Amino acid sequence: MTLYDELVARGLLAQVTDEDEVKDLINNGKATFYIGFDCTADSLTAGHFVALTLMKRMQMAGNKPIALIGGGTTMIGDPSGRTDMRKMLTKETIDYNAECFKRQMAKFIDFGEGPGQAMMLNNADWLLQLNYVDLLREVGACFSVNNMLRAECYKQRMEKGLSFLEFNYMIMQSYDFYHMFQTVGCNMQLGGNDQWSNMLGGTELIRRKLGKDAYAMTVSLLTDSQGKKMGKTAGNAVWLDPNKTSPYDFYQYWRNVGDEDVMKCIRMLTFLPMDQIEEMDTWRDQKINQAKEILAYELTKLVHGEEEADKAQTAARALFGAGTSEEMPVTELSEADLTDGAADIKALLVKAGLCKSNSEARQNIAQGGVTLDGEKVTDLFLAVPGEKLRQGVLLRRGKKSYRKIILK
RNA sequence: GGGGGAAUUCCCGAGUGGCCAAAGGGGACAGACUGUAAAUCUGCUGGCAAUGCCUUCGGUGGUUCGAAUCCACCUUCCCCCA
Repeated sequence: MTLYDELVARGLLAQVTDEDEVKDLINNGKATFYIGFDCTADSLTAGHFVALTLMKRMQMAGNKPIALIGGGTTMIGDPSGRTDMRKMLTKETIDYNAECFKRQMAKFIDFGEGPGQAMMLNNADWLLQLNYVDLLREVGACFSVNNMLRAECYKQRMEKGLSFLEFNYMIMQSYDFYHMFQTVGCNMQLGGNDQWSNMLGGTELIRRKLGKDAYAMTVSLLTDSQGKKMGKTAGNAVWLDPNKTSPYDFYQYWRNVGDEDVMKCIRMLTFLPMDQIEEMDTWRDQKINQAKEILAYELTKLVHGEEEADKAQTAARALFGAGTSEEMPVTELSEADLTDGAADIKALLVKAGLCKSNSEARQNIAQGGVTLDGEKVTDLFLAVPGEKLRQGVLLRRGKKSYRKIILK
């Protein structure tokens, strides 16, 4: 199966500029492609996952990836699909975030100087030096405001208001492509489907300025059956940084996807062979839980490594099945956390990160959602003695949040 | 440049002097039912040493016994005219 066919089979492809050309390029390892990453946070998220795995797939087929850090474009803020303006970030923050991105991506993609190895660029290197009038004279004539205003990505903003700053995002992104086309031979841009109009801006610019063809290909955004973007829980991103989202929580996120979404995720995100996926696609009811387990395991392995994936799986199986595990997330306490040789149950919940505040802990207890070593806690003021904590206790809030507490 | 409007808790959105920690909806969280799924029903949703206290209605100052609500200035956004 060719790469292109595989991308189609996995439901990844959304739009391409020229199907035949793109097929030829990527199937034969002739593409030098880039994907841009806006560094608005200090870690990549599950939302970047499709892009990352796509890069890897492309690289495995011999194409050369360029990870473009949006150090320059982040200064502007992409309005695509947004209803409000992004916060402006300081240059220092952007630089720091770019550094963090770099480290995480390196775990995923093979960077280096070789022909098929990936390179990493930062558009701050060229965008920040642009001179306004020069830029206008160089590329300004190649953009039609009429067309830009029609672009899908601005639609929402046409109603709520769009600043000139953000309106220029498309021009900056187009300039990136144009610049890299000339300097490093980048002939293709990949991105999420919401980037389509920005990407066309680039191919158009290259055609008009240089009379050459460049290509664009978008992938479907990973959405759940309700059409919501995946990779978020309660509005919080699922981070790839283990310090922000623990491997266990990361595993759990995927373990808990809805029935209708499992196979889609497996198809789009894992590297399991297609025939195995087709087989899994026939699983129903209870058995679908196995598919979820596989999904969670595969992705955790991809991001955090096999060891962490094993740990997370063992812990999850123990907690939701029979038996106990040494591998569940642990919170260590010291004597200083005790009051009169014991610890208040609410304080424990908060310290373990299971509850955000004492009030929340109080509510969860009152509603019967807290158990300690398997016994339901009914006393709001339960004091857990130090000697018990020394041996370690299993604290649980709700069905899915567990933490082992141990006093050192 | 001129005129008009808006900013409320995670989000949307009510509230125009005390009855306001602030209606309603969404989301989140917990419980029941389940398969660590979905749907449904119930509860809950600022913080705390909790029959009370503290902080919050864009910001700063003011009026008042008392301000989300009134006044002044500032910031940001939207709309209309040019």
